[in-house]
Amino acid sequence: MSVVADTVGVMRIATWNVNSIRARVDRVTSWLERNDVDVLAMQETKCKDAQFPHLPFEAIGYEVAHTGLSQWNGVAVVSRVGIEDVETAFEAQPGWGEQLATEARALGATCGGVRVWSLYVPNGRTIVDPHYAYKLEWLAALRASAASWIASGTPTMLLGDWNIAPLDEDVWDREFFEGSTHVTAPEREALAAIEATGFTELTRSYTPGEYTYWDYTQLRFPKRQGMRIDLALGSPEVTARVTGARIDREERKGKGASDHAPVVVELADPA
DNA sequence: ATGCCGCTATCGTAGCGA
Repeated sequence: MSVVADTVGVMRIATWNVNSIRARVDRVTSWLERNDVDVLAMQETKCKDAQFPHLPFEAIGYEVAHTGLSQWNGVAVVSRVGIEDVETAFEAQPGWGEQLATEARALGATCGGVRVWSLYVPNGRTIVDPHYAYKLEWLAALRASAASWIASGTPTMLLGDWNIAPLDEDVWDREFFEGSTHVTAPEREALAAIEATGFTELTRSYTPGEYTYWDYTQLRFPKRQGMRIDLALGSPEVTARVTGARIDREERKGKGASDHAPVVVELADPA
């Protein structure tokens, strides 16, 4: 329940697709305080920079870095352990649309000595939609950056809504998703290629069988029909420090919930 | 087994993205 930063060696870093920060700012700030989280990477803020509610975060001791260009996408990092060297895209991040504009889907910031990337991977829509090819292109470009981040030796975390269910067990019914995005071999291989640069997924081993997302429709949440698509990847320097991880399913309940649950990773201080 | 979204454009409801 403490809102005071821990004095002994632990840092909590979380990722959460909030599905509009303006619709949910009270829920998000309340959750940060109750869970003693130091850094939160958010996706789908669904607002422009000027519309982002900075004050409620600053009032409880967090600095904000956000990029949002329209009512779509939008990613942020909020931190109470500092925010430095903010980037609002990764190197060679592909664009979308007739004008091929870079979308607000990636934000990097250094918080408490960790390079944190908040990532909102394109959904893909359907496998015959141009958005699916864009998704794969986006992931391939991210892989190139991931390799450079590994080579740098900087403690790095890739946090976000990946819109990929890595294993069949990460969807409530594999047959239901046959022929759909999120479960195809090219998507899973694109994620595996990023991991192959040297990143490790940090949450699965602590949250076996759990989901991070449940569609609002069809009573998917009470029926426990979800997906694991929100993931946290760590470079070796981060992976060595992980002491636990948690998916806060409780936060998916009730009026005004996002369709995604927050995912928390706990790190010990560097050795 | 905690029970059907949020945005914009426009002012009740359609279109879009997820």
